[in-house]
Amino acid sequence: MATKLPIAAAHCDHSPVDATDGEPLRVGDLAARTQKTVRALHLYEELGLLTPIDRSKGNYRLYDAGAVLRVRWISKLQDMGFSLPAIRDVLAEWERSGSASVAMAKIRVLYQQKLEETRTQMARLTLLERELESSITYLDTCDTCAPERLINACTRCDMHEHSAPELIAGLHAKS
Amino acid sequence: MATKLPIAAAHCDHSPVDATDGEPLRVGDLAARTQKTVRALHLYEELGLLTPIDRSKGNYRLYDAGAVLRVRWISKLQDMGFSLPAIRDVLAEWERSGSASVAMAKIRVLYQQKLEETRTQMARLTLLERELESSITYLDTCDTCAPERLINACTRCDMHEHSAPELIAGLHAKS
DNA sequence: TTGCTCCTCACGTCACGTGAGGTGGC
DNA sequence: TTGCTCCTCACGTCACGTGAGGTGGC
Repeated sequence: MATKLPIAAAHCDHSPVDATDGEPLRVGDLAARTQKTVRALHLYEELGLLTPIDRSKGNYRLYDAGAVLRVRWISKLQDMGFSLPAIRDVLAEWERSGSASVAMAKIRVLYQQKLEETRTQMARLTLLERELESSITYLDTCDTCAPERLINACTRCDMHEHSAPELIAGLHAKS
Repeated sequence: MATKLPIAAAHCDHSPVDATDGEPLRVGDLAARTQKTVRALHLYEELGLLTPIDRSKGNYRLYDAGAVLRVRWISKLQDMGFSLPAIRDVLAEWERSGSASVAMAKIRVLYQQKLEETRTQMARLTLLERELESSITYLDTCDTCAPERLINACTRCDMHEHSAPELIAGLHAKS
């Protein structure tokens, strides 16, 4: 399994995580601080990944600064390729281990494995990057092609030094 | 939009694409050659991305070697972050442009954009890689912790040189 | 009272997975 | 006849998106 990793979302705001000053956050605030939608946060709660510390009089969810850390942690685990149910399992097993050293050892194994997968994924992206580069180079030549030529003529084209890269050949292949 | 890119599947078999020798492929053969499931290939057909050249007497789908190229092309576009409907649109617009040079120019723009997104994604993965590395280093210290210590004690732990990385802190945050 | 944010259903989407029940080919 | 591969529905899953209709707070 696990031959795939998702791509990271943009958690690029490196705001100091909190600046909450003790005042509880509402779900919209938490969403803004974590680049998530309110719907996503509701879903995390449904799955047992996130719990508000309280509800306001008007039944609004209230969170503390720890919630920001928790949501960012969820995002990073997602980036590593964990599904939400899998994250739930990680959390449950971690909480079940009484001993801290045992619990942390389990996390270490998981993170080590995900580190390797992350490196594999980077290698794949490097390959994709090269394919894109060589395809763009290939397409530079097409710019000099006579405008009245139709795409059907491409198969008989001899303007290129090399044969078409797969990212180009796939366009011409049967649909 | 497009702040996300998916992770590449394992299209690692660099078999010479075809070796079909003119004999048509059945859907299972095509699936094997492209690392896709039969279900996925049926879906691509439903969405108009892939069409068998023919059907056998027993109503089996029959493909030629071009189908392998097409499916690999689809996979790579998915890796670049295109959804299947988006791929359909790419294909449709490409086929609509009569002029080859115009059609290719459009593809060039798309690929250029995806190249940049791919590089952004690689930068993100590099960050994730570093976070994983420092988390693993952090967890090395936990290995020396007394086994009878419980995870609740972690918040009072002073064994580490630096404060806990986010990948660790998120575990302790409110759930 | 007017906005704004929040609430809870609940159905839609995307890329498949996973049978269910049936037929063709060696 | 026995396997194996294929066929067409059709419902399930995962991580949300997107209203629908209603309430709280300044």
